[in-house]
Formats: sequence, C-alpha cells, structure tokens
Amino acid sequence: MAIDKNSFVPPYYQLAQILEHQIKTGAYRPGEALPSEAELSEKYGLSRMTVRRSLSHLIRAGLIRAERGKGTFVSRPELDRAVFVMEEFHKDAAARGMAASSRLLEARLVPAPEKAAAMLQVRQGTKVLFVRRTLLTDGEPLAYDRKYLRYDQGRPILENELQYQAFPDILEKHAAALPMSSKMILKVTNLNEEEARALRTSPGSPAFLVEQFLLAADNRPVGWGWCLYRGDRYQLTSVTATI
Amino acid sequence: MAIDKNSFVPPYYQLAQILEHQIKTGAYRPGEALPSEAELSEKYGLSRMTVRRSLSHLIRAGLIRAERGKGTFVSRPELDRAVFVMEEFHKDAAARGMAASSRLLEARLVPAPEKAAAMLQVRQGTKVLFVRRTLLTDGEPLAYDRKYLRYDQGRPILENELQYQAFPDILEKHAAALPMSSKMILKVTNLNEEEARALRTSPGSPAFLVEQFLLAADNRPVGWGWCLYRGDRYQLTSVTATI
DNA sequence: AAGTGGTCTAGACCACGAT
DNA sequence: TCGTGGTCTAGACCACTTG
Repeated sequence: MAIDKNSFVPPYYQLAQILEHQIKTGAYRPGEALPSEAELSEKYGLSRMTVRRSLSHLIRAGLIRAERGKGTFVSRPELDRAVFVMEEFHKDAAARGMAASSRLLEARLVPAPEKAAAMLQVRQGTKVLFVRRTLLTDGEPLAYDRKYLRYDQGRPILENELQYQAFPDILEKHAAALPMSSKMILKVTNLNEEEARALRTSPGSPAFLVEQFLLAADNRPVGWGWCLYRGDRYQLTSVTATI
Repeated sequence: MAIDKNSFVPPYYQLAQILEHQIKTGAYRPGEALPSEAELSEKYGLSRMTVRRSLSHLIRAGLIRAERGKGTFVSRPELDRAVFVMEEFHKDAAARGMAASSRLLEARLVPAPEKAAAMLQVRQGTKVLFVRRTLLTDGEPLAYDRKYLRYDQGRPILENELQYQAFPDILEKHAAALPMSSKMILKVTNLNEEEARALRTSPGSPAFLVEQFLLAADNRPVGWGWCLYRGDRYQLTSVTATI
C-alpha cells in the first residue's frame, strides 16, 4: 500500500485510511504500537508533519492514542460507549425526509413562577416571556416545548413572528441578552393529561424529556424550558467517529 | 492581547483562546469574517501553520467555519443541538463517585429465537449465548441488560468470569468473532412486570431503552441486545465542544 | 490578478520515557 | 544518551472566489 500523490484524495487522508484499514483488519492489534512517526514518514515518503496529521485524525476518531516519549498505540474499542446527537428540530426532520412545522399554543408575558425565577435568576414575579408550542412532523405532533425567557421590555412580540420564524431569530430580536450557548439534560418521563393532549397521544405513555438552559455570553441564564418528545415517534442513533 | 512565547501554554492554544474570547464577547459577531490567516499570522507573530492550527480547533468546536477562497466566518450558535455521551457503565459510575457492580442473572447457551437469529444472521435455533445481568450503583439496580452473542464452541464459559470480569474481556475470550464496533439506538419505554422486578421498581415506570448491535471488523453482527436504564436514576447531560 | 483557505515540506527545538 | 511524540517555522504550490 502506498500513497498516490496524483490522487484527488490528499496524502494525509490516504495514510489515515491505510492505517485505519490495517487496524480494523488486525494488522495492528489493540495495545500494540504503530510504527513511529519517523518510520511512517520514511515508509510512505511523507514529511513528518503530514504523517502527524494522519495520526491526529485517528486519535480524534479514538482508534489510537499517542504517548509522548513512548509511541503511538492502538486503542481498545469502547463498545459500551455511545455518542448521541440531537439535531435542531427542522434540520432533523429534513434529514429524515419529513415535513417539519410548529404550532404556537401560547406566548405571553407572565410573572415568573418560583422555579422559573430561580432558573432565570430574576425576582419571583418579574415579567418573563412564556412560550408553549408543539413541533410537528408530517402534521403529527412530535414534541411539546415550553420555555421561560428573560424579556427585554419595549420590544413587543408579534404572534406572527413566533408562528413563522425560527426560534433563534426571535430570541435575537426580543430576548434581554442573546443566548450564546445551551445546556441540556435528557431524561425520561410518562406524559400527564395535559401533555398527552398537546401531543395527541395517551396519558402515561413514555416520552423523552429534554430540559434546556439557555445562557448568555457571560454565562448568565437567559432561558429555561423543557421539551417532551413522544417515545413512539422519536429515538436517537449513536454516531460513529469518522476519520 | 498578544502571544507569550515563554508560557507553558503553546502559542496555537493561546491564539485559539484569544479568538474564542473575542467571539464570545461579540468582537466578531455571527456571520462576520475573522481576519485572514495571513493577517493573524502577521498580527500575532506566528507562522501561518500555527495560526491554522488555532483555527482548526475553533472549527472543530463549531465556533467558526472556513470557506476556501472567501474567508473564515463566525458561526451562529446552534442552541437546539445537543450531544449526549453515554459512557461505559463502570467509568460513568466512577465519575459520579458511585460504587459500580454487576449481578449475573443468567448466562447460558440457548437456541436463537427468531428475532435474535435475524439480528445475528444465524439460522433460527442455532446455539447462541444469552446473558442477563443487572448493573448496580451503590447496591441499587440502575440497568437491566440482556444480550445475545454468537458463540464459539469449545471454549466453555465459567460463571465466575461473567460475574467478575469486564464484559469486553469475556467477549475477547469466548466470542466467535471479536466485536470491533457497536451501534446503539436510544429509545424510551415503560417497564413491564419482569423488567420492573429486575430493577426493583414499579411496572409502568419510564426507562431508557438502549438497543445495541455489536459488529465484527467485517461489519458482520456478533451480538445484539437491549439494556434498560431506570428513568429515576439515570439521565444524560449534553457535552460542550471544547477548544 | 489578487486574495483566500488547503496542503505539503525539511528542518528545528523541546519534553518525556527508557536505557 | 537516544528514541519518542509535541510544537513551530518559512517557505512553497494548489484550488477556489472575487473583482
């Protein structure tokens, strides 16, 4: 196996593929050392920097690990480790070839209830924006989303916006501070009466519960909410690291 | 802000931090272009390769994106996207400061039932290894795991091994083909009577269901199983991309 | 044609581990 | 001391976008 310098595939990527193949077919077994960077450089006629680039890819993919002063070793596959990616709703639906839409159920200023006030770090009773909506794929409810947002007074929200615009765009215009990052917690729950009605399914049926914390650039809380995904219509698939 | 070449923090990382800070504080806003690589190289007294290394980090973290011939631009934060990592059971428990243990309920050769035979691509009735066990943290059941594995005849399994050894080690010794990768599907369900008994909780209570497919190097199926995590004792937290 | 990012090189110095 | 990976440089050529 050699590097084809006339290929459209860059040499660093060719070498990464060669090594990946050799590892996957057992030419190098878990725990074993790969040839040193200098040896690979010599063998494949590439500069050490290019060899290192190939190795970086395999390291990021979790196939190998480098130890300074010792060498580069094949990792043991972590079979019981998995990475799940929850994509943004519209993007996810599009990827599955479904028509995504959302329905606004409620959007109004309310005095912050105790829990929301604590989460948003505002005094209880402070006016905050409360939004309820359902997310639908192919016209059928998939998720039921509820959020509290710190609200910038003086810029009224038009219902139209909430109905038709992407959520981030609305935040950009109306939130007190721009959310820059989001933290989520994934739990599981059984739907109560109200939630089941919103999702047009039966009470007690299992659902994913995604609690979301929206943070501003200074890490102060901007929004807090929770979104329920119907268990019979939603699942996550583990992603495989790619070289 | 400048690079301190005497610092223990390497220059490429210092520059990545500088740029990250500027982006997060709004010096460069979403959609805007960063200075070109040549300009950054000039401004910070670093070679272009080193500047590129800093930028690669920010690209991987999703903060910026590069467009050939055009420039490097600040990305819009993807607030509704999340990445959840399910760690290997023992590692996860250790990270949470809990004592992990597992209890073998059953491990025997059985004629493959229809579903398992299809999943393992063997003829129905072929002898396969069936394993049932519970995973416990601090002595309390957290998960209930059931697996079918293609079995290599002639190497008897000692119950001791299943009880006390890490699962991958057992596979390594006794499976027909070594699993090299794993694919998982994360669902949600309500526990039936048997499952609730195994998890010492009540039937109907919500749980995560993780279906697992173990694959050999040639991508042929080696194992298939499903693991239930008690909803009241397990949740996943989104991870943040780091530079 | 000029500017941008994408790739590659041949060398250098460093920190660390084994001997 | 020697071999290992970790970092950095100053240049080069390329493909692509824009004017």
